[in-house]
Amino acid sequence: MKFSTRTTYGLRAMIKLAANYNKAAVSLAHIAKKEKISQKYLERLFVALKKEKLVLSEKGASGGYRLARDPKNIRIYDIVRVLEGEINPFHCVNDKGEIICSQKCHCGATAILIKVQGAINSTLQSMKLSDLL
Amino acid sequence: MKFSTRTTYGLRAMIKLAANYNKAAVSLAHIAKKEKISQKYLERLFVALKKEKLVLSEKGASGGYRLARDPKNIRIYDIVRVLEGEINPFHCVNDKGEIICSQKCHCGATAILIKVQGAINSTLQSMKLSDLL
DNA sequence: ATAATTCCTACTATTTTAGTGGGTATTACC
DNA sequence: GGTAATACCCACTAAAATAGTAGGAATTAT
Repeated sequence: MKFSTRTTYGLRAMIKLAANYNKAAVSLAHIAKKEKISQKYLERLFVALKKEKLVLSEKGASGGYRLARDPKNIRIYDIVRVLEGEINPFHCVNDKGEIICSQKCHCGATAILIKVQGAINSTLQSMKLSDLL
Repeated sequence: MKFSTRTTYGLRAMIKLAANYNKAAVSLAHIAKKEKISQKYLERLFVALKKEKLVLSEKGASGGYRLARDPKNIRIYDIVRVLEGEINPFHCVNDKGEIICSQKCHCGATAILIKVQGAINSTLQSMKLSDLL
């Protein structure tokens, strides 16, 4: 049970952008070097982050990325959701907490699953990017 | 971010055993059929569960498995821990909540990771197998 | 003796995750 | 206008984890 490195990489990169909020855009080359992450891999993460409107991009020399809004208004949940995909840690419950058990069952296990899922979600939702600076 | 099917299968099987606590041992063939899980796959899960002393086995005809102790005293955490391995959902924190970041950093991200990990663990630890009957 | 069981070892297939390569389009700056 | 730095795009490969299969041996109630 692990979050992918995508998520950790993405969080680290977003923290960098948050530190530069209202300042210059930050290039991926810079982040990749500082954080020792493959730049190519980062590029793909940022395509996703941009698509979900968490970041803005500026092309060309001295371009880069910046946060799309105040880090106070970006939940950790928002970032994880983009990079990790749906937060449905068990196969018989979807990300909305609905039971999708292939056996159509409501066995005792689903009670656990829903509770764990809720704990993860509410933790991620309670934290803002600005909390990490 | 998913728990493996091992864990869901194992929980479902353990619920079956709990329902038969103080009654006859339950065979894997029975569970496999009822729960539509590969028996061979279940066998391997139970090797692990037995090794960690969560279940007892009885060989031979009319044998099977039974819980090693009262379901009140088996935490969901204990089961998940065996089947899922260490609960360290991020690469830079181990299952004891210690930072093992390859960059030796204590970046803002670790605050999130530890909090999420704690939320998962305390949820799993708060629930007993007996709660699911 | 037989059939039902746990127990053991090894192998294969599938899926997910991580990472690489080779470019094009855009833009600040000299 | 040339150059270097950047985002952006597509396709491929590598590695790891997960899931599932195969063929048995040892044990035991009946």
